[in-house]
Amino acid sequence: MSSSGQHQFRYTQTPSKVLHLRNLPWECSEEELVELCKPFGKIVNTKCNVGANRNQAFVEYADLNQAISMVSYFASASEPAQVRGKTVYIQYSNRHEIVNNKSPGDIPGNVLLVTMEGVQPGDVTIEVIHLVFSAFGFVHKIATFEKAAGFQALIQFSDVDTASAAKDALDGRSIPRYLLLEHVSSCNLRISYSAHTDLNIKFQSHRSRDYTNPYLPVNPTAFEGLAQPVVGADGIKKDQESNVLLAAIENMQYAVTVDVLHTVFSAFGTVQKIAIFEKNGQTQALVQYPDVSTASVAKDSLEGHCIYDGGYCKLHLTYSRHTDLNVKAHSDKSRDYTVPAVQLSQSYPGAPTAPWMNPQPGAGYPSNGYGAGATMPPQTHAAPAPSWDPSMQHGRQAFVSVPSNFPGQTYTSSPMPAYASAPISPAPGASMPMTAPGASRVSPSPYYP
DNA sequence: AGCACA
Repeated sequence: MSSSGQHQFRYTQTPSKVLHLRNLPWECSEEELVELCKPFGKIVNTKCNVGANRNQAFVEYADLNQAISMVSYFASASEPAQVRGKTVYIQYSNRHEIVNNKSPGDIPGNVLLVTMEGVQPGDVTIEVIHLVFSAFGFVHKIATFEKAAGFQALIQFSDVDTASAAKDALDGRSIPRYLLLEHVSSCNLRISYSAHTDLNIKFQSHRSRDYTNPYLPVNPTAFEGLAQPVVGADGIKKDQESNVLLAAIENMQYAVTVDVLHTVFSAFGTVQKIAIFEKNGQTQALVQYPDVSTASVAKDSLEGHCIYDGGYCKLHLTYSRHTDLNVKAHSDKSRDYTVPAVQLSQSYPGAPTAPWMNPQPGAGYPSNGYGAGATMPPQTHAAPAPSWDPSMQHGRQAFVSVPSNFPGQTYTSSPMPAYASAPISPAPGASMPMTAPGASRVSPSPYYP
């Protein structure tokens, strides 16, 4: 008497929004299923390839009456329900809703959701991510972000097949050690499919890239403060050396002009270029030497010292990620001492390129069209990114050679010769920069006891 | 041809 099995096969089942379909053709697709069922109502969910033979399916309607109408129709129809000419048997399911076994992440798509386990956001650069996933095909776009799950990235491929290949190969595996920073022991990848098909990347930045659109604007603040520290063999952060120094000037009670800086920094070698700009309300300057070693000596000698006595205009020096400044040859905020003074006027219109188009030595990505922004070596300190930061109007003016400024505008506002001595009267007791440049070049240290 | 997360 315990024929609960027979009970289940009675044809008078309680109606359900969920219909059970059997005798479906092999590998019946969801589309075929929907094609059959949608005339009777709105389908809110399906489950295909059910059962040992994978020839059964469930369809859930939004409304019970819709399910009833389908069952009723085929109960009295002259032709049975068919898919590919095969008769399909339909009845109410004994469940009232379809619970999706398949999580959204299991539905294949061309965009992957990658979770990087065991790392801090920023431990893995977007360049490394790009490198790893490019092994499987052209990576269109990448967006990285932080979620409760950890550091995640969305990787957009051309098609599902490419994305699937990457997922199959990389899911559960770790990014090769040699691509990780020293202090990162491992980075396991957990990969699922994203529901996205086309990422909306607004800017090229440290956290998002659109490799299909090199002309996408660079996020003004994208690279601020999130640059990666370079870690030495001892695991301690170390600056990426450069021939260009970034000087942050604290407690700037007195004007610091290009000429003042030229005097100070010339003590250690030839100063090629100087650019002064404002960053976050602080005056900063980039000072370019011909080589790293000169910059290094200057950095070590000047770090923490003040241009004027009394703690005024204290210098804090770091290496810039720039290697060759693109500055106006002569303005009140910048100077290019490598340009002969007599040719200044000619040099202006001919300086067309934006600074971020400067080739960067050691750039990781060839010909990606992003220039320095995408390829700059990491740096410990937030370095100025003049042309990217709209708040840095001074910096922008100094760095970018804007044709509309010519000719002559800068000259009228800054009539003094390029090599004039510093035009300021130092504070009482000021010790520093008014000495003749030649003198300080010989022996720099006395000024910085 | 007969109910899916075991």
